[in-house]
Amino acid sequence: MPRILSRPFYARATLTVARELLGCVLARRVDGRDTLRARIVEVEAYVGEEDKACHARAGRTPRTDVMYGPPGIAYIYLTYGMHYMLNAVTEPDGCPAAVLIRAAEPLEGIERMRRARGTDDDRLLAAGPARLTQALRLDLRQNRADLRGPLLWIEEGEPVADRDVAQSPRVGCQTAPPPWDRIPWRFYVAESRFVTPGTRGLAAPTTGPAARKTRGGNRAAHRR
DNA sequence: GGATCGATCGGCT
DNA sequence: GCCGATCGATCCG
Repeated sequence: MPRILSRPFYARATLTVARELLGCVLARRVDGRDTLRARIVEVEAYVGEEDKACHARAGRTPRTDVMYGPPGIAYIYLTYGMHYMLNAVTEPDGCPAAVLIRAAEPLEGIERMRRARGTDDDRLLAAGPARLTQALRLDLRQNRADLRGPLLWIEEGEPVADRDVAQSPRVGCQTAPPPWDRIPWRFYVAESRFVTPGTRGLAAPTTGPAARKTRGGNRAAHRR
């Protein structure tokens, strides 16, 4: 039996939780019988009111209230009037922070995910935060759900080695004031083909002439 | 492969 | 009123 991540796992520093969530298995029970499972390959950390890209920058409001509560709870919100995003609340009770689950590799219940997404391209079933919630049939009704089940949970997985993890600035945060627009708090499995398409070029924020070559090289280097 | 654009609405200024 | 922690279609090269 796979072990379900416990509350203390989420109660730690958000960057640590984000990094360690890579390789873990996101699971979802639908229609009271079917189980959907997918391996997490891309996440982002959002940490506190100081983090000007984090929703908690506006303080405690009806929407962000859940981030101020106990860890190990789902924070799901609607964005662009049509897309849902899944986060795992982190840090001890009272600290507003969360990890956005951005992409995953489908493992089980793939046929149901195809139906939910309306596509047969398995690579795109959960490659992006909104695609992921659509594949797993998540919406506002699962906001504040306990991540230890029974509707939604995350299992321990095969750990991802440091050499296989890449970092980059967070996607879609370009309008946040510095340094929050560039801080490399996105973590992903470098060689996975299930990360959000078109976000690989964002690679580590190294600067200078040498970094330029690396950037183009990263894309061709990892293929599968 | 890359750039641009419209969809669509709750939450916050 | 404004604007997103986005996606997919479409156009171009």
